Amino acid sequence: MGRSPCCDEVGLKRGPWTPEEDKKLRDYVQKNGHGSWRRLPKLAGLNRCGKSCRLRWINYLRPDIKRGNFTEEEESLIIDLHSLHGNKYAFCFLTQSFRPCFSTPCFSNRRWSTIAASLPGRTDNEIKNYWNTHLRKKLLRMGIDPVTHQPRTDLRVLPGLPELLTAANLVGGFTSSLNDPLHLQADAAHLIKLHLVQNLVQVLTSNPTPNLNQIIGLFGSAVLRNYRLNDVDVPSSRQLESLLRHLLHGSLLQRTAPMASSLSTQGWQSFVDSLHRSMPESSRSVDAGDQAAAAATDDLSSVNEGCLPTSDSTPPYLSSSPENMTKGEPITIDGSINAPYEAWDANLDDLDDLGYWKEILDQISSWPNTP
DNA sequence: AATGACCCCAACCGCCGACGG
DNA sequence: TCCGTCGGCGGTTGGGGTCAT
Repeated sequence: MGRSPCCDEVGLKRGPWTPEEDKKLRDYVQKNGHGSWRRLPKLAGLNRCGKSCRLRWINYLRPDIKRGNFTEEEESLIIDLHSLHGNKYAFCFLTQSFRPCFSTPCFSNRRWSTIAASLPGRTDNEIKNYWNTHLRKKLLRMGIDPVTHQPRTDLRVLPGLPELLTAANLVGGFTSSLNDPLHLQADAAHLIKLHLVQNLVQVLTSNPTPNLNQIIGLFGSAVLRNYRLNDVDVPSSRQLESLLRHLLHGSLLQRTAPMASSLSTQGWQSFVDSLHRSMPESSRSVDAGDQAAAAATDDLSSVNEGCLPTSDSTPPYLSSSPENMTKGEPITIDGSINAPYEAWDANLDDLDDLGYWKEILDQISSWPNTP
């Protein structure tokens, strides 16, 4: 228990300042300087504690205070400086908790005042408030963790983490080690996302006639919820369709292939087989890559027959040969990627939340297969 | 128009380091 | 060296404003 606050003294006023009090404080400081804040209230004729006077002067009455919205330059400077000066607390992997970190120079315990020193006319309190109400959310929207300034990884849903990490260790190809917790965390998150996406593909392709309106509905509600959580403008149904197309055609398969290839040839073959089985008998061709693309295109033709408008753009096709695929070489997307899909790359990052993916998989898995 | 949810920010609280006796 | 005082900091709160229903 620290010492009792000075405002506990009987009879001292607290709460919002009146214009009369502001005038008394301003007049006194401009005439005499603040001197001892402890003694100032009595000398200035104020029924306030010294701390309250100091705060009012520094954060509001000081003549060089800059009012109004933060400019873009100020915003980026704050973000840069926040990244540079770090946080008072750092995550301790030993205790699995945030602990004060004073030993490393980059972790300043005077973060806001240091940042404020670089922004003339702005107070540490103002910058702190602006960070908490605007910039933190802005970074989250950009897929950046506001604490670490690294791309976001969300490890809330890790029921299978030990197995996945074991698998990652066995197949290799990941950059982390147990002595490198940051890389370990990023790799684990990446691995799990790939795993979830692969499951999604398998669920979708193993269903002979997936109900795509259901999928759109699910993607729609999940996307909306995700956007609300992250304070992002809700996308239109057309954008949702574009997102779904992107997921099915490009990003999803592109992200899944390296994961599948890193696991085993057998696993990859079963993935290709499941894609093959999902296609109508008549359209099965020799080229498995084309088959995969055709399967996805078939799905989307159903999408277009549904409630959403069609897209102007042609989806990209997979260019890998069946030999390459069965050998486990990554599938690549050919060079004809259209601008709308590239434009959605950033928005896909907004969905970089494993809880979001798992929720989709859980719900899709629970649907009864259509005969 | 009424009401509840949400947001923002001025102000407060509790702690810490510096400093002087 | 110890202890008390003070200034300063970051985290948190709560009340007013705004928006949605």
